[in-house]
Amino acid sequence: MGAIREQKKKITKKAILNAAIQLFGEKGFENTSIEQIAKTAGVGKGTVYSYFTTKRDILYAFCEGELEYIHEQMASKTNQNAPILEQMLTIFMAEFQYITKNPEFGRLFIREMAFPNPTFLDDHQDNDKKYFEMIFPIIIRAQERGEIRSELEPLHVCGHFFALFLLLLHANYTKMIPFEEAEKTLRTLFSQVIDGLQPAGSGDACKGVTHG
Amino acid sequence: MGAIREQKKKITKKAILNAAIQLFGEKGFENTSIEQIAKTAGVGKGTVYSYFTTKRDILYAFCEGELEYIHEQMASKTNQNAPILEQMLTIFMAEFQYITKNPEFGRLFIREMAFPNPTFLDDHQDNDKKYFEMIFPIIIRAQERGEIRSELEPLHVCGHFFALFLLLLHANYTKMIPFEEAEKTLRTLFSQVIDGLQPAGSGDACKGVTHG
DNA sequence: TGTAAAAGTCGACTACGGTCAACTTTTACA
DNA sequence: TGTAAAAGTTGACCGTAGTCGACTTTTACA
Repeated sequence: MGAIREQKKKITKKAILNAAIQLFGEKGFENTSIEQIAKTAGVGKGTVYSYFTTKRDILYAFCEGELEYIHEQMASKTNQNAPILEQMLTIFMAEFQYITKNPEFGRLFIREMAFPNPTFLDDHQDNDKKYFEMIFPIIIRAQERGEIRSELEPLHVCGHFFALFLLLLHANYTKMIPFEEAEKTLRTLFSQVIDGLQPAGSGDACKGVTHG
Repeated sequence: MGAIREQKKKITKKAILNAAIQLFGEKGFENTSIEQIAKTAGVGKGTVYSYFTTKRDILYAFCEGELEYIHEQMASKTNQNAPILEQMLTIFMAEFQYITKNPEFGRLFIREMAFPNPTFLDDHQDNDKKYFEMIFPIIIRAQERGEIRSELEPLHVCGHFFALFLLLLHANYTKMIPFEEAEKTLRTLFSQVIDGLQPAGSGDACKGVTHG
């Protein structure tokens, strides 16, 4: 029933991925050739292309797997009744740490994730769906607790946080803010936006408290 | 005094840029080779590389020039006393229209602009500076008029708008929202964030008005 | 104006990403 | 078990981005 084939394919794919990760780590993405990956994995160049459509796809496959793992970790560890600010900070800072751990990887990955090539749109739709499944419950619970106005679209609320996450990465890659200030900055921006989303009369803004 | 040389260089650079724009427009960025650009411009391949460091750099040089022009247009046309919401919408929607006019160009450009390659960081610092010079006065005037709390860092306020602009492009490139709804969506998100930034007691949030 | 050096031009060359038709292995089934 | 077809593998091959050293033009200055 094709069991041998399945087994072999898994092993080969893993071997290629491992070889790629190792070489990318050693020499960087741009300085690693497909032929080197193939040789290291003990297969022919053509075989690499029967498992991955492009060189970037190899990188992307790895990153996606890792991110999914991180998301699961976060989702299970986060205190579901903590303020939305803390929950969002935990999730997005974990993702930020992961992406910037290897700046070169991270840049390519976030470029592809934020502004994808139409060819890979389908992959992203899957990815985005998992993303929403993690974020939406947090927003809905915050709405139930009265932290966020309940008539707001969860999609829009989610958008605000994701937007600031993109901004943080932009600020990081343009060296506009030093790495160490990332969390502090994100906290400030998240607080400010939550002020605009909370119910009438309950916000810092309405008490005239500063955020800077 | 090297006048002939200067003149020739300008002409050659312009010729290469024109050839590139023409070919990119006709056949797309990926399907245009440097050799074709060189031939069309009437120079050798090596000459192209003495004016531009990479193929993408040619595209980028063009986009930057265009954007600068658009920014100037916007800055001069905008009503300086309109609500900050309207001024920001005008500027960012103009930029959005320009970037998405040619989706392929736009994707490469925004990728490079948002998450730049460290090699080109210097170019971006220039670009960002011009950007701030356009946005900051609008924010400061809004603070003076009492639309935005005056103790907030203009840089942070600017960040909120730019973040939502990046989000809009993301939503557009992932086909999350149809092109026609771009402006409506950006208006909603901008309004929501301004609520969180305005002085105590003056905001929609404090009056319990919806935004969705 | 003659000339040496600096600036600019050039296309053959290198290395790489991605393709493809020939070849090998595995499967399904008589 | 024998065999034909399906699935998987391979490296020679193609086109192109980017390099480099030989060549041409311009400049500075005697």
